[in-house]
Amino acid sequence: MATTKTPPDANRRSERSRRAILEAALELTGETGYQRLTIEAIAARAGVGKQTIYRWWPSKAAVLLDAFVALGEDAAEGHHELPDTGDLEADLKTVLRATVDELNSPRYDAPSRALAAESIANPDLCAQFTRAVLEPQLQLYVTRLRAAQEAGQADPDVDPRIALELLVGPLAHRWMLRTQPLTHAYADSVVEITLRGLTPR
Amino acid sequence: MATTKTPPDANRRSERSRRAILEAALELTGETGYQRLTIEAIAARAGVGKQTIYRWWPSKAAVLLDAFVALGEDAAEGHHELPDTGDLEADLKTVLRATVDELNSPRYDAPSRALAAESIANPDLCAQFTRAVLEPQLQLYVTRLRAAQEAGQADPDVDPRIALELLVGPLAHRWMLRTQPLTHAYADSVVEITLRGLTPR
Amino acid sequence: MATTKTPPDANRRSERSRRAILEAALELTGETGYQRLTIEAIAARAGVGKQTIYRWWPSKAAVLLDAFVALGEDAAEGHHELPDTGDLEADLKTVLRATVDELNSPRYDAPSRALAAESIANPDLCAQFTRAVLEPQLQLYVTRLRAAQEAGQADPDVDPRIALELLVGPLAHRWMLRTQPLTHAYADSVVEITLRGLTPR
Amino acid sequence: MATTKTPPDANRRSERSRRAILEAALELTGETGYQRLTIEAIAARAGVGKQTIYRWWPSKAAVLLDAFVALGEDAAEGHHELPDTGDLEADLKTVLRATVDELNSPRYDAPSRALAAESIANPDLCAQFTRAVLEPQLQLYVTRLRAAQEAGQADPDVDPRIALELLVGPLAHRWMLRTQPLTHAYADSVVEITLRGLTPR
DNA sequence: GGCTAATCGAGACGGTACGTCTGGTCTTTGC
DNA sequence: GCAAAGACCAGACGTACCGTCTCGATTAGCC
Repeated sequence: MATTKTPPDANRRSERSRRAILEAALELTGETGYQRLTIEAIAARAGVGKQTIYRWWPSKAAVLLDAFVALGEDAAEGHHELPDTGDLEADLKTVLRATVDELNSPRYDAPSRALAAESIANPDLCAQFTRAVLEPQLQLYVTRLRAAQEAGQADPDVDPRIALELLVGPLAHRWMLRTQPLTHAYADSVVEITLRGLTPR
Repeated sequence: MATTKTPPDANRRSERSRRAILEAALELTGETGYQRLTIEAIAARAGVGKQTIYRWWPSKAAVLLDAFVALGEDAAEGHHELPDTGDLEADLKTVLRATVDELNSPRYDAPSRALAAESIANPDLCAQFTRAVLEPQLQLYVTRLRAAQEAGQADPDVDPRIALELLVGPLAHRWMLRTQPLTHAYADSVVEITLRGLTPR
Repeated sequence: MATTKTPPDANRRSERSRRAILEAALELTGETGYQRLTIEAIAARAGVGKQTIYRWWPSKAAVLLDAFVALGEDAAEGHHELPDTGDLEADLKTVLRATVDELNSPRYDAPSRALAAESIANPDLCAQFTRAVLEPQLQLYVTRLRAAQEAGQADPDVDPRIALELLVGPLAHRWMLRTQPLTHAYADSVVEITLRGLTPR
Repeated sequence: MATTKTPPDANRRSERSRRAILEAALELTGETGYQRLTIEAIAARAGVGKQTIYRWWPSKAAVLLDAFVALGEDAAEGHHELPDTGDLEADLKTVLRATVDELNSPRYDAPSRALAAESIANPDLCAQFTRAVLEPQLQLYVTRLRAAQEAGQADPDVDPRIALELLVGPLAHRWMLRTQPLTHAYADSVVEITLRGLTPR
């Protein structure tokens, strides 16, 4: 009993429409916010029928996720690993400061918040988001931290997955709840305290 | 000539209706999730006119916030400070383990996620949420950490506001993005690493 | 089992409020039309609680009927019989021309139309309207026509109730459906043809 | 820059929905009366979205007018002229008796009263109603009366438009205000008196 | 001249329907 | 032979009024 509906033929898909939809989604998210973003508005802005969106994406969150991934790919351009100068503290500060800047940049803020909000409430989208965007980022930390452990600069008994969360968790917390301003100084403090906690015994 | 609309008279407010609304909001959030939660359904479940909700709350998120605050007040019952046995590590583990349990409990999970999701996208609600729910909790950490600093158990140069975020940020991160299971062991690890970072020099 | 609800004590009724309500009803009917007329607006305009209206009238139509009666009483001022100069045709033309003028006057038009519209759909109000406003007017015709019959100026075999409707029916028809302009010339024609039909045989 | 809102494409209109809406409107008007008739109830009964009604009609009165026109078209079936047996009086009695029967029939009574009531208060609808329903009927009288004038059976100086109103005006008056029962005998009397008034001089 | 009871202005309440908006599906049409 | 355009069913939105109710704060009228 698997009549799930004939899936569309991906070969015939219009690349022009796909791009227009993703671009429209990003623009409208920036202009009016995610809550007020509607599929109809995206279709109208992209000059596309609504069905063309429903055919290829299950929800407006999925559209935005794809749009965000595309945005990230444009920007990533080779940042496929964390810097490794040998000085872990300096490297982490560099990275976390860049993260702070990104979280503070309006270009990323609106879609990021939208996706984060959806992810909290929607486990499916959360899984996709994690897999497509977050996990690759986090793996970079794991790699760098493991290198540091091997170099004797960090306690090898500490799980890098946990260490990494001590670094990004506090930043995410401030960004999300706006309890305090998100600054380079804050990033530095987080790195310093965490690294003291990771000192080899 | 600035009064746009006479505000309702709070003295004549029906306590019965207020309670019924908050209760219905919590129930329905648990049953169908926040996205599918509608003002009409709350009104119907509470046996109340829609206008009675619109009269006193600006949005369904605000209703849920009040409901959550009420829920918290029932549960708090004197937990108005963190334990202080003299052993900071043990005390923090106790508290963070309790937090883990709470975040894993279905009773709190649905409304918490709803409010967190809304807060990310909606700064006004976020401010209210922070003031009413979060900040009082965080202040308890500040108090306990300062006591530890004065007792010479923690580095007095570290801002307690930052230290606290190293504790709760990672938990929030995991809860939010479901990257890994949220366990007592994880809470313990976070406490241990963070406290090593706070050791008096 | 006749506990129908204690009726209000008419002695203690506030004359000031009654007048204000009737006046407000007429004003608002003229300003926004009967459809958009609301009890709340009447109460607000009259500076009166809604209950004061509901206590004394069963519906907004009833309020307007009272208002219209009051309006008519001011204007009637002794027109309690039709003219009788001995010339039936001249007398009827005088009266029907006056009726035409009244139906064309904005002051009476709005409330008249409102009451007529309600009367068509609402038999109870219709009965009240007929009894209070219409029937007394029609009786004047009956009296005058009977006098003409006795004076040998009209066929005594014709029921005056029918004759009268041949006079006012066509005017009402034009007023109601706006098929043609309602003029003195039209009134004259109606009188002339009808009276020819009433000539004694 | 005058186009405020793209009008819907009439070619793509669903005939099935249109019919269902008109039928539901008639049924509900008969069941609960026009005042209690709601757009929501029509949509529900017709199995149709509310928007499908709002898309094609400006008001519930307009829906009912269309429904009434459709009803009339079904019933008309070739009655596109008045009978002409050569005996004007007999012919008019036949027609007016039929009109009396129609006005007394429950099937036509409820929607007729609704439309008449709306027409009194709403000039736009009145014009539509007159054009679509009333005027064609009245023209039949004009034609028949002119034939009688040419045959020397009626005074050629009397405007047929006025004569016709002497016939239908009184019936309308009684129907509307329920002052007396509306019977065949009444119709006969009206015809007799009016025709006496139209005797060629 | 105080007491009592009803009416008063005010407006919150449980409801119903409004007319609009959007979600997703289905149908038509034009390229 | 798609895909745009958009009509369709469905149902929530936030608003406006309905008619009922509960509040003090005036009034009456009876003792």
